Amino acid sequence: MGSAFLAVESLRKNRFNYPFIMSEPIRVRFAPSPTGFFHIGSARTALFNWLYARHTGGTFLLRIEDTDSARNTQQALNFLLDGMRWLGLDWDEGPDRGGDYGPYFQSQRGEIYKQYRDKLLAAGRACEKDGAVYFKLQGERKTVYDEFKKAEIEKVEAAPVTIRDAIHGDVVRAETQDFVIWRSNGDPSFHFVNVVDDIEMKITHVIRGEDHLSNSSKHVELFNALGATPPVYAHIPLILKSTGQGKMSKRDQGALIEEYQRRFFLPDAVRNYLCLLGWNPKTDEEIMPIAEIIRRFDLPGINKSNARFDEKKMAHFNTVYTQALGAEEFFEKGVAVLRAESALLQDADINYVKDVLSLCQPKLAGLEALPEYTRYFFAETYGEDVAAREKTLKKKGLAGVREVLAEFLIFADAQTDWADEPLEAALKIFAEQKGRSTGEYIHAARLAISGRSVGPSFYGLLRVLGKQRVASRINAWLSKPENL
RNA sequence: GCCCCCAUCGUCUAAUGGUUAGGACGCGAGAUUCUCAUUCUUGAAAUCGGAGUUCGAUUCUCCGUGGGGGCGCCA
Repeated sequence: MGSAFLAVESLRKNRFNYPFIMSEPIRVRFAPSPTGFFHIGSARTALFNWLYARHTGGTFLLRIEDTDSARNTQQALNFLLDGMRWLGLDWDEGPDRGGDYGPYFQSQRGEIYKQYRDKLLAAGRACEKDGAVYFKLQGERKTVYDEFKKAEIEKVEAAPVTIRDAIHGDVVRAETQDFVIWRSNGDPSFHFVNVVDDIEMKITHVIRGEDHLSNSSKHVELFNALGATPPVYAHIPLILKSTGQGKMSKRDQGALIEEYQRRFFLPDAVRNYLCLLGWNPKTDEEIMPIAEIIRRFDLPGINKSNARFDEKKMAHFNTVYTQALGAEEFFEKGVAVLRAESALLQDADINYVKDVLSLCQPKLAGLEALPEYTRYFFAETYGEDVAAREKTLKKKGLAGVREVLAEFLIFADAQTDWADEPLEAALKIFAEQKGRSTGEYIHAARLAISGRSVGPSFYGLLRVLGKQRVASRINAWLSKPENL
């Protein structure tokens, strides 16, 4: 029912209707160039393509634009594929999968490009100059001084072309200079292979960053010259730096997907956040399962204006997703994190680890914090936080704390039922008898047994650590030279 | 310099030719709790400016301003 309504709704709201395209099966592609790392902007572009394919039941293909032989590395490709998989962006055609329109590496498609190049050459729409092949614009030519290039160049008064864009509407723009489609080193250029492959791979919608919008007039020129119908474009807004000027670059804090992988962010959280940069589900809810996002996603719903990246909001999403993890799943992920950070002994008792993790999950902002947060559960030497010590000692001084701890030892020793509820009830009574608040015991004991002033529920902490260790840690604390 | 895109709280955004302009992050206050985190309640916070169209404009048009992008034998 909802989807039927949405379909009607999106038709009604779609200002730019291209019915002749709608009858074809939708094919979109993500076409990265593996020259560095997996940038968050690229990931968002991949995500939007993927969402659109999944929403429409179309095909999402991955094409590797590795024409610049000098810059592409296997390692960079691996970053990309890992990142895609991590985000759950599976492709229907592409590397490791094949498909009817391969190969999906541009470095393996040289013959196809040559054919298209020769076609343009033969038609007089391209010509050779200085060893490179240029696409020839049609129109009156004159040599003028260019203020930007600070040189005399030949400009062409070509007729403007229309870039049909599902987000921006029709954008009319004229190219003014011939441009290179084949470099003198023998490699075809980006603009050229991009268009040739989109023709060959029957791409119906090109969803890419708005930084390509101005280039799109070159592409439309090429489509026209090659006798092909240009695809529908969707130039999505750019992701801007969280502070300062300009779009996010790979050197910016938080710009690389690898960073979130390394910091144990939950991919679902990252993906959910990325969906909301330039698109929204038209509800007050922002956090929702990917299936729901797929159902709601559509091109006309994408925003026109650039979005500033907000790491805090993403961290919040990560917290919410971490909290929502089932106990079993949290345990699996938690153990993986602890192992990766060597925070877990090889022979750690599985039930003990389970107890620790389920105790800590409700308080944890994200898996990244887990090793530090649980350190004292897995090691007897865990250090004492300076600020925590000061905070605890400030009120009653060392002597006062020692007195409280001594009382607490008596309390602990007397407990027969070592579980959260009984401990809580008993401590309440004990404190009352002593004329103290439970907080006095809790603060002092927490410092002695964990070295912190913050942590999980105190009674759970006692339970998981066990009576013996609680007592021995407090005794150890009391006999430390600095605590005498 | 030329061309293109864009403009609602600090940020991400919703909505509308007539609304108390809504939500989220962040920030402030309060409550709860053993701490922290949560949770709950709550507060502050926006329609870039100027014309025009209109009974009425944040919404439509134009101009300005501001922001972003492009102008490679990079992609």
